[in-house]
Amino acid sequence: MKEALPDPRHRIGIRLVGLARRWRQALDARLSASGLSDATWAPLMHLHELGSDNDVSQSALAAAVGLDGSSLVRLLDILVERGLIERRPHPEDRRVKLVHLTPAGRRTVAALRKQLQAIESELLADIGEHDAQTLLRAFEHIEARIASLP
Amino acid sequence: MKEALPDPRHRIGIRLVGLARRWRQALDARLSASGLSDATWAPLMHLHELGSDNDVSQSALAAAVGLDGSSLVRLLDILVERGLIERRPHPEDRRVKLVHLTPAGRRTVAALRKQLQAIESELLADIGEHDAQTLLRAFEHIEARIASLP
DNA sequence: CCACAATCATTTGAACTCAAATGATTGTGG
DNA sequence: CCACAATCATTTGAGTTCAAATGATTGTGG
Repeated sequence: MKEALPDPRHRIGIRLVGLARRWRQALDARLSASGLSDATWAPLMHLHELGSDNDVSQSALAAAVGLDGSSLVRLLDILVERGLIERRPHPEDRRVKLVHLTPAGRRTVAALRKQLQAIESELLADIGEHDAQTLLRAFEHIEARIASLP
Repeated sequence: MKEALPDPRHRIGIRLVGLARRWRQALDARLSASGLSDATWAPLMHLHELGSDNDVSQSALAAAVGLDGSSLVRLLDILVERGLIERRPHPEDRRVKLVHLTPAGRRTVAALRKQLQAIESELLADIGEHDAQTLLRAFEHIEARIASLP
């Protein structure tokens, strides 16, 4: 029996992408009242997750979000315009600009985190803590593979 | 100790979206030689997964892909232009158009499936079959929650 | 030291996506 | 039967995204 069994792995890809789409739509629909789209608050949340004390270069932030550097530029423009972040020069390398959360930005992040956690708690109600850890570990393994290949 | 422990669930959302982005980029980069973008072959793959024998309405296909119906229209236009699918009238309901794979479309799907499985096997090399089933089950639970709320 | 490659941010153009509006068709309450 | 709501596909406009080209700055081999 060397027939190719329907390995469940071969459905992960197509499900992963579809689920992420619906996830973003569900969150975006509930947070539209904040005036920010999911695209614009994603960098804010990653900025917080990378350590709200340390400033980060735009390229590092783009890598964290999983976005092309050029895509991030316009999103940061919007956040700057709303007074949520600042672009600061790097003290030693004049090519890089450090993304810095303003006080208003920190307040916005805190409010968003609260709303996000409430919504995500609903969406993940069926997922036990043990399975959640399995998911996160699997995500890290896949990300490492993606990063290692190209 | 009623301090909020860092429940791993609160990182699933942000990781899921980022991983899906990188996943699409990785696949798209390797399949760009086919002349199709990830956006255009996604409906093809779902069309196959929904049963390559039965035709499907555009709205059903959009729901399967996780896409807005209006977004699917242009993608199908491209696939029609390349001779991979046809839009056929529904025999009983003149509102709906059934999406039908042409013979060339079936060949393209078969070739794409082969390439996709090779790439995905690499990306999922670290994921055991048991964990893969856990992932798929979790995905289904989350999708059901998303579908039940709005 | 200095031509040249590499990196960072940015701009531009094309592709993708959603939300809202439109037209055609079907289903339904009165 | 018939006005009216619901559904399906489509068009349009705004927002998001990538890939490629550009400019400024830094790192490096000769």
